Parts: sequence; structure tokens; C-alpha cells
Amino acid sequence: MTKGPQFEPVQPVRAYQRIVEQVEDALARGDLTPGQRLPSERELVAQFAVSRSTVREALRVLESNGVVRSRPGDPNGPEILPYSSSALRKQVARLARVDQLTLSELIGFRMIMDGAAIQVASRLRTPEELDDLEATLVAMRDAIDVDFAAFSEADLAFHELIARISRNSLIQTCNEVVRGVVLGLIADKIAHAPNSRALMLESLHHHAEVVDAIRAGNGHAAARIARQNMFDYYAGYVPDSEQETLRALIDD
Amino acid sequence: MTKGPQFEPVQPVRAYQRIVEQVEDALARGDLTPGQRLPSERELVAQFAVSRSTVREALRVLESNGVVRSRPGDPNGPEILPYSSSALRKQVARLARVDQLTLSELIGFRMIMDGAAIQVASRLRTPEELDDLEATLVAMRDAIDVDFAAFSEADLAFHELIARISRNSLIQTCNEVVRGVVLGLIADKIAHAPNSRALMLESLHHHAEVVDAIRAGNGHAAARIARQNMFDYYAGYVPDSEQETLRALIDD
DNA sequence: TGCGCCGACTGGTCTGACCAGTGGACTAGG
DNA sequence: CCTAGTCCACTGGTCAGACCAGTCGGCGCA
Repeated sequence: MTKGPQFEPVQPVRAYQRIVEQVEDALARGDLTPGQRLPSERELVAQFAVSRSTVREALRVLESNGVVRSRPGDPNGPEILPYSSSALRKQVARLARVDQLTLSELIGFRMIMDGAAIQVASRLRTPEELDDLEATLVAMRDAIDVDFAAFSEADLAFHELIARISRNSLIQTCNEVVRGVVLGLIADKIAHAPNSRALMLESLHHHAEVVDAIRAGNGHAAARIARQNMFDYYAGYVPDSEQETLRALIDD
Repeated sequence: MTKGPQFEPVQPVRAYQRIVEQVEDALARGDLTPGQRLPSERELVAQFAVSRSTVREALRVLESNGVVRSRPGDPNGPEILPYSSSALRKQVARLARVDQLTLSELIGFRMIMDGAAIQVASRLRTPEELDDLEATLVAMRDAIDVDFAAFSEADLAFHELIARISRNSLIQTCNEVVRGVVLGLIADKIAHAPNSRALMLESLHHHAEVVDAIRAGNGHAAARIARQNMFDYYAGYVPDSEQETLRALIDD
């Protein structure tokens, strides 16, 4: 090795950090499963042989990681949560706010991501899954008559299904997370747009075309339509100067 | 509205949570910028008019979100960190461990993601960026003679450049995060593989082909080669049963 | 000028206390 | 017997004050 020994900066391990590790390891090993309860804070004090402040600092870390949730007064201890994308979403939302991630980058990410997922899905889909997609279209149609929130939920179900068909739960999670952040930024504007209903109908139409293309096994076409749809749906909310960048993503 | 009023569960806002919000808002507004220091804990106690325990619980949350870092003995207060993907990576790593995300899903995600980024990049790249890519290839060649870690770093630079050319920092972050998690799982195995050097050479060769295809403006070919490369590079580390799923991702 | 000591800080941890909630057990009243 | 109300043990959230081991800047000594 030409570089010589690689020393890393040494830093003390905090007690609360070791508690966090122990809990997360227990979760990874399966000794702890979602729905179970952690002992109460005072009980943890005894088990870990540290002070309550230390236990609580560890719990705050676990809580912000989406691992547990504490509820005051609950006779059972903190609850072990099932994995949810909320912690990831928080990170991405922070990225968007603090790191100047623009709306057009978020949308561009979705266009790329969703297009790729649809392309993969159009090859892997089983006949049953095709039926499921059709069913989702019907649900979307019905939801239009309710309100935007309902339509949005049906749309989410569609994309979740696509991600599931692509056999990759990370895609599903990513899609869900970024979609959540995007909607958080502009859902109100869409919901109150005067042509909201027309937008929903057009989106539904595009979705149907996507499903047709998937049925035909034409992944390229399906992905292209999906990207076009997302562009039409969202592009109005990004500055004109950035619209061109997004438009460039439509064709592959 | 046909659904009636939608009540949301009301839950008390904790003091430490409001401190977290205040700090993150200040960051979002730009009142706080990376590199700056927060006041010391005892000073924050005075400013927020809460106890030190509360301040510390808030700091633990901020710390686990990658917003600040505390160092004992530091005469300056906690440091405001620039955004880094470390917090995101922690989430994805947890997802991988706890939520049974498989290695093949992580690799599949990268194949899809990176392929899409390369496809976009091959259209958007400027001549200068093409030169930068060539330069990265040279760096990779040199790094092979050093060790695997160096090669890995040069490879990271290549992918960062691709992501940057695709004009989307979220892609870059995602790529970096998932790449980090994958390497964390199998870097040792690759580094100590007997044919490690041959693998690196082959990978370099593929990268060169990708650059050629990008220069030619053939996004499809570039993406396909990149996916193939990633498959060759990593597939040996996933169970046979899952290799087929990955192989299906190579062609588009 | 250079070096080492010192002291004023830092964050990490601990102790012990109080409070407002929660929910189970217990009890009085139907 | 069952219900409704009370009570109480316990929860997590917060507080005040203390000690410790580090860190680092400045002062004074060689």
C-alpha cells in the first residue's frame, strides 16, 4: 500500500448512541418487531444502567429516525413502528428546503424514475397485474367525482402498483417519498386550480394510454406517455426557465 | 364535500420539537448557514427559555437529521453542517436492514437509476463535460494501480459527474446514497476478491464504452452498457435466484 | 521566541424532582 | 349483575442543579 496506514479521526462514542445502536441491532436481528413496545423510560434506565436523560436522548434519535414513537401517559412503553417512508420524506423535504432543491428537480426525478419503473414493469407484468392496473383506472375515474384528494390517492395507488410490478420496493419508496414532497409543495395550487377537473380527466386519459402501452408490451411508449403526463400535470408550477429542462426529459 | 369534516389526531407539541423547527426554519430562511455555529447549550437554554435537557433533546434530533454536530470541549457551539447525504444514507441503510430490502433491489435500483441518468446525460452533455468524463476515465485507470478504495473513489467521481450532467442533484444524491449502502454491504468482498484487479480493468473498459456512446449521442447504448457493467460488477454477490431479475433489467 | 501550564469554557452524564396526562382497578350506585 | 364514576399507579415531558472529562486560548515562565 503506497498510502501508508489510514487512520480515522477518533471520537468518543456517546452513551446515548450506543443505546440507539443496541435498539436498532435488536430490530435488525428480529429480536424487536414493529408493534412491540419498548420498556418504559425508567425501566430502560435500569436495563442500560444510565440516567434517564441519556435514555431520552437515545429515544429522541430513534424517534427522529422513525424507529419508535413515545406517547405521554401510555402505560406501555414507546411503540416500535413499522418502517415507513416518513423519515425518508423528512430528509428529502429538508433537502428540498435547505439544499435549494428546486421543484423542477423533484419533478424531473419523478419523470425519470417513474418512466424507468414503467418501462421495467411493462416487461415483468403478469396478466393479473394488468387487471389490477385496469381496476386502478376505474378507481381513478370514480375519484374524480369526489375531490382532488381522492383522485390524488387513487393516483398514488396506481404508481405504487407500477413500482410493485417493477419488483423493487426501493423504487416504490422513492416514488412515494418524492411524490409526497412534490405534492406537499403544490397540492393546494392544483386542488384550487379552476381547471382542476379538466386536469384530472386528462391525467386519467394519459394513465389509460400508459396501461394500453404496457399491455402491448411497448415499454418505451408507456414510459414516454407517463413522462409527458407528468410534465403536463406539473410543469405549470415550475418557472418558465426550468420548463425546458423538464421538456427535454420527455423523449428518450 | 361528501366525507364530512376531516379531523386529524391532535397531539401536544413538545418543547424540543419546537426548538428543532425554529432551527430548521432559520436554516431554510438563510438566517443560519453551514459552517456557522449555534450558541452553546447553556446559551440556548437562555434563548429558548427551557431547561438544558430539552435543548439537548432538540440537539439530538437535529444531529440525527444531519443538521448540526456537537463536539465536546469545542469553545464554539454546535456546528451547522452543510447538507450531506449521510442522513439519507442512514435511512436507506436502515431500510435495507430492517425492512428486508435485498441487495438485489439496491443494485436493481442503481441499474435503473444510473441507466436513466446516463441516457439523459448523453443528450444534455456539453463538449467540456465530455472532456471531464474522459479525464475521469484516466483517473480511474491510475487508481487501479493504487488500491480498490482509490478505484472506488474514482468510480464515484464518474457517477457524480454523470449525475451532474443530467442536471438533477436529487439523482446525484440518490445515486450516491444507494451506492454507499451497496458498497457498505459488499466492499470488503470485492476488495479481497482474487480477481479484484481484473474486475476493475473490466469495469474501466465498460466505462470507456459508455463515454464513447455518450459522445456518439447514443443514449440507449450508453445506458445499456452501464447497466450491463453494473450487473457484471455486482451480480456475483446476490443469490442466484435473484440474478435473473437483475438480468432482466439490462435490456431496455 | 517557544513551551508548558492553567483556567474558563465546552458537551456528556447524572440525580432527583414535579407535572399533566393515561388507563386499569376498584367501588358505589343502578 | 352490570354500569358509571373515582382513584391511583404509572407514563412521558420538563425542569433545576451538579459533576466530569475534555478542549483551547492566553498567560507567564524559561
